[in-house]
Order: sequence, then structure tokens, then C-alpha cells
Amino acid sequence: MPELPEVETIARAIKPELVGKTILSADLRWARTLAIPSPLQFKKQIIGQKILDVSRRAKYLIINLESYNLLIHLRMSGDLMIRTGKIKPEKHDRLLLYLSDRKYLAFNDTRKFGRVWLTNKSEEILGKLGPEPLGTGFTAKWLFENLQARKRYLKPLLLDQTFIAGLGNIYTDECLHIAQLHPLAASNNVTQKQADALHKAIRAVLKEGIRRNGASIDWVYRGGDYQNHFRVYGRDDEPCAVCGTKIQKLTVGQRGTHVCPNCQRLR
DNA sequence: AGAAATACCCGTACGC
DNA sequence: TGCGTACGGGTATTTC
Repeated sequence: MPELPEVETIARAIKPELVGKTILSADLRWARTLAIPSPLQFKKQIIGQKILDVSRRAKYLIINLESYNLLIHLRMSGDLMIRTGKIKPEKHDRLLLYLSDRKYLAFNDTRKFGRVWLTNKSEEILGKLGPEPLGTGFTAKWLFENLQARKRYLKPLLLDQTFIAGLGNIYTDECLHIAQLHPLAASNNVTQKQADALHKAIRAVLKEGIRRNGASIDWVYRGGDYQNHFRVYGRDDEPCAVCGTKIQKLTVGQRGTHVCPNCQRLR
């Protein structure tokens, strides 16, 4: 298995103990969780498949089966858990996969945004994704050149998974604050020096998120304790830890966005 | 073609 | 207290 860095809370959903188990049956409890194929095809194809490997690309979990790949995106409220057969399914379980060791894998997702794909053409789904921010392909040089090549607001560009794969709303606000860049700054105006700072900030923020096992921002988005270390996210009207200026909340590309108006100046 | 807006969800926190 | 509504997360789809 290639050494893939782990993106924040996705890390804990990678279950290496699944390797070697065979899928005996599938219980799809919320049909729309399954992006492809049809429920009928899904059951026909997945039953009897042995799990060969478990990995990740961007925010997608990849469960490598003998003839297919099972891709899982947890979106916001999704989680994977392995339970013994004796434990009853929970209210928000959307897909259950019963395994050859009398356990079952549960995809639990309160808000029903999570999706699952069973395919032998993973590239159709994963192929458009940008580089892994913690991978070797993501360098300060790459970032500077590709920021120059676009002309977009920084925040929506950083959230665009085809540009860089792995940053979500919280992490984007955090890394822009560390790099002292405004979310509405134009990507093509970013200097080499600023791109260096942004590159460093992106890696630092993701590593901290992983180290803290992600963030828990409300009861349903369960994770680690990174929320106790946010610099700007959710801290509107509180003083900036760097300069004491009151943090502002604005909307950028329909997303709640938090900035220190002193540290993150527009031009 | 590329970018922006919208749709998809539901438990919670709020206002009346 | 009870009811109605806004909110927020990530991305596929639709619109511009």
C-alpha cells in the first residue's frame, strides 16, 4: 500500500482490520447513500467479495475488493464503525456490510450527505482531484505557479477539490489566517513569498488536525479536539490571538468565513 | 469553458 | 410550551 498521508478525521475511518474479510451480505437502509450502481447490482456485485486493501485518496475512503473498489465519502456527518453481530444497528445507519468474521461494517450518517460507490472505474471519480496537500507533489513552487494560473478568490479556490484535495471550510479559514491572506484576495495576485507561507500553513493546519483527530464542531460532527485550537473559525467577535483585533465573520462563496481584518488585509 | 449559484439533509438553537 | 425558521458542513448538478 502506498504511504498516503491522512486527511484529518478521514484517518480514523480507515479500518485496516477489514483486510482479509469477505462481505457476506449488504443492507442498504437509505437508498440515496448509494451513488452507483443500482441497489440490485450493488448487492449482486459486492456479495462474496473479499476485502484486499483499505486506503484513502483525498476525502474518499477506498476499500479495494477482488473485482471492484468500494469508495466511501463521509461528507460531514458520516462515520464508519465495525460492530460485533450482537450489537444492533443504530438509527442513522445507512449501509451495513456483514462480514465473514461475524462482525459488520456500519456506515452511519445523520445528515444523509455521505455517498458510496461500487465501481471498477475509480479513476472516473478520483481522477479529477488535485494533489494531496501532504504529498510530495504539493510544493510551494507548484502552489505559486497554479495560483498564478488562475484568477479566483483564494478561499473558493482552496476549497475546490480539483485544485487541492483535502481542505474543507474550517481548515481553509485557519490556514488563510496563519498565512495572513484574505479569503477574497485574488489568487493571481499572491506573491511567491505569500505562496510559501500559504503552503506552509496548509501543511501545518492539516497535520495539526490529524494530530488532534479532527474537530468536533457540533454533536453530530464528532472527532477530536481541534475545535479548541481554532484561531478564527467560529471565533467571530472574539479577539485575534495574534493582534487582539476583533475577528469578523463574512460570507465568501456562500460559506461562512472568518478573518482577522488586521492580520488578513486585502491588498 | 470556467466560475458561481443551487440542491441536497436534519438536529439544534433561536425568535415569536 | 409550541411552532416555524435559519443554520452549517462538502460536493454534484445546474445556471450563468
